[in-house]
Amino acid sequence: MLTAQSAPFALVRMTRPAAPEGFARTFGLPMRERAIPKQHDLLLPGAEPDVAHLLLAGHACRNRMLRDGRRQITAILIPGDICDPEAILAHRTEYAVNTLTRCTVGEIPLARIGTLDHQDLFAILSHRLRREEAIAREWIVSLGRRVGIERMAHLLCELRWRLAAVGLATEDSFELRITQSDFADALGLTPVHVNRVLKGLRDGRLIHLRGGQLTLLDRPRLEKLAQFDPTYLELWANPA
Amino acid sequence: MLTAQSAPFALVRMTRPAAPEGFARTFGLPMRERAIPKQHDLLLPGAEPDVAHLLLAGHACRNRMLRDGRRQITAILIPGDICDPEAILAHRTEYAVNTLTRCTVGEIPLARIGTLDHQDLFAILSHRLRREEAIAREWIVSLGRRVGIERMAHLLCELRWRLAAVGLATEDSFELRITQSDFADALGLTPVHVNRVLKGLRDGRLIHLRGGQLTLLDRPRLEKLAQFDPTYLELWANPA
DNA sequence: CGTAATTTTGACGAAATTCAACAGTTGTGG
DNA sequence: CCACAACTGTTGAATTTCGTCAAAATTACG
Repeated sequence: MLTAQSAPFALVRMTRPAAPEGFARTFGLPMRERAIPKQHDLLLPGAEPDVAHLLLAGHACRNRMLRDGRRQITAILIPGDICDPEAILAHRTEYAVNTLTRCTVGEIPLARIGTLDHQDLFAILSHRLRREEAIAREWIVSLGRRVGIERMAHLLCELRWRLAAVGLATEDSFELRITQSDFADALGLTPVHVNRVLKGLRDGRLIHLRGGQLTLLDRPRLEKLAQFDPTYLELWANPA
Repeated sequence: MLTAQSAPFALVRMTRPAAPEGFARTFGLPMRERAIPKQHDLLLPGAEPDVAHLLLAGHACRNRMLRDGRRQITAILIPGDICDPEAILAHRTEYAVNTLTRCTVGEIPLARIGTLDHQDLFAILSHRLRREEAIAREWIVSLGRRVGIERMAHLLCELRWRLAAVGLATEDSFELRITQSDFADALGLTPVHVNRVLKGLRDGRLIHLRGGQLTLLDRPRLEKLAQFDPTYLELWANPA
């Protein structure tokens, strides 16, 4: 079996983007598909699910609410992502997972994952965890040191990159139906300010958004504004 | 051998705080101690070290610099933390590690770690990675949704909790020699604002800081201000 | 086609930054 | 031990970024 370390990821990515169901298929795991409406809970914090959720279509997020109602999205999930790697590691999740758009998820019984070769599972999971950690680190940098418009620019660059890696974005365009209010909760801004930031990007002829389709009109300039450095994503382009 | 899952962590923590060198000792790994001055590089991004660094004394951080000089600290490391778990997983680190104070680190040859039982290593590492991820998640929440004074309060609560778990803090006091400028880079603020935030906490009779010793004068009120919920730390108090 | 959700805009206020100056502390070599 | 330099902490004033409140315009959806 192909381990995470031996696959020529870069080449694979260029010639054949990983299918969203890659994880389940690689291991020959059974998977039950389920459709979930937008703005819906997929997992609650403290849940002890007996299935792992593989996102197959749509966008979802992990988030946390403060007692006074403030909400912060800690990760945006795209097709191919495992919503709850914690469920696999600890049979318990500490965060909530919500859908941001209509989604299709694949449910994989944890019992079946437990029968896999431990070393393979470790290779794959540590690969994915490392990538998620790199993304989280970059979010911390954004939230701490980038101003609103740079934050938004960076998130759009990141999403395009990740979506392209699974064949869901071209060089400069992808489907984006995330609400400005959800962007606000991801970027640590208010919905009103997100609106103004987007207007700033439009006025600067950097993006064009219509009908849920985002076009990056000048990706080099957008990446420069965001100080986007894809190194943190490139190193582990395609975990199984 | 005791695995991460089977140890009664809470009890262990109350009766015998984990020693900083726990990781190396648990596995009988050789370790070479080294003293590092404050504000010093321990690892550069893109390094491919042949040792893992276990922090034994002092405070360090992982951080990232933007091209224009802005700096964001993505993690604060305390005794007992492995500075570079990535080195163990991938023999390469993507981030810089600096000391914030004078430090003692233990260098553990990666070659020796590779000889360990994979399942044990997986249990320990996934445990630590999960805890770090939980801390990173909470930092994202802080940076995104807490105002300056709440951010500082939350970080102080987190540090006290983590330091207490390794026997380096009492119920309301611990040594703290981190610079206001470094706090700024951790909290996504300017040094000037950190100073004002600290003054706010002092004026509110919440903290007292002198001679590198921090006292939390009213921990319940501080935790309420920060909306500090230690759940994210409690669940995995003491990885080996 | 009508209702709800989302987006857009303006006016005003709060939080945080910038710039600048100064005080205090720490560390160093003489 | 002192003098000095470098770093760290403190404070004020002006400015920028972002939040809040409120309302209107547009879009999505049953």
